[in-house]
Amino acid sequence: MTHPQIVTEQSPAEKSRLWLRYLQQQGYRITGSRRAVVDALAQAERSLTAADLYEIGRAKHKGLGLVSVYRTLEKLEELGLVQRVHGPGGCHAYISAQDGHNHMLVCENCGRVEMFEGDDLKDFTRNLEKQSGFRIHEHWLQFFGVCTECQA
Amino acid sequence: MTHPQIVTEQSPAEKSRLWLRYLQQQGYRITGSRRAVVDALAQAERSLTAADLYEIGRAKHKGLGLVSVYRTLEKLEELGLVQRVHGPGGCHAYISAQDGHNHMLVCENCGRVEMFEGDDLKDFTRNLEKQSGFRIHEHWLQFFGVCTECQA
DNA sequence: CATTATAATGAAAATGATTTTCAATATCAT
DNA sequence: ATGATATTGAAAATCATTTTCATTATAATG
Repeated sequence: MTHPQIVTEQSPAEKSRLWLRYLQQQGYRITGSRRAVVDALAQAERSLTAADLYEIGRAKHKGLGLVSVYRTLEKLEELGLVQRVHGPGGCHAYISAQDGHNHMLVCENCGRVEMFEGDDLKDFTRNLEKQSGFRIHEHWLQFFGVCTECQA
Repeated sequence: MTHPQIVTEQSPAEKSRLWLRYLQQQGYRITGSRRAVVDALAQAERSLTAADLYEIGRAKHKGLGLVSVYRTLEKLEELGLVQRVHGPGGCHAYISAQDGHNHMLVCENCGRVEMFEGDDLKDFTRNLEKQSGFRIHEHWLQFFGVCTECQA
């Protein structure tokens, strides 16, 4: 097991621009609704539910419907730009995904998410496959706790 | 990281008996509905949803209601006897929990769950705390794949 | 720039999982 | 056996999500 390395991201504005361009490249149209949802997700420091995004997105695009939030999330998830956050407190929130293989550290209080990499589970996985007979495709490594702000 | 060790369990009958006794010790009454749900969970080789338990439990206790399934699951989860299985395919299934700190290997096809221990993430956790400032309470380590039966 | 095919929209209704309410019933201490 | 009350199932309510559908907005084309 190597040391964890916290992953840092590009700026929200840039992220938002890239995502919209990518959506367009994939044949999707850029609309006010999509822009609003993408911006909200790109700026978020914590994980957001569809309802959160609806509320935040409405500030930018008055007519935004909850249905479009779901539809945009669906597309962003398909394209690997966004991922669902699963935790003891629920599984209804989304956060922007990071490239490559990395994992999450989630604040149980405010939903803030840090991504990290540096887990090295190859040997462990191979042993587990041998012992269990399973063919392993994927793993999740997640930590839950309280972030610095919420500790105060 | 030490080697994974697959955890084996006591017999379904014994498990069921222990759980019911424990429920009673906690002040809960033993009823036909609870017995049916507990038996189904104790015998399960794979994770089961409330609807699964309703169907299976009805064979043992004709009048079983779905509501009682949910209420029993709630209590068993409180007491740490049962735990929810979270995965890419959903988070609606339950499996009997194992004592101590251990993790899951889940078949994406049939829902079969193997529990294992032997992860040693203490150092990794300490480093992650230092780097992030989070106070970490808990972690999940889960593997997903296809079990031997489903490979055939 | 105007036209147009059609992708995307929001509202309302539908769905699926879970929870609440409530009057009837079963459990267990006495 | 009795009685206090925990537990029940059915129906209704709730919450997250999806589907339907007629209308509107986007972007490719002339």
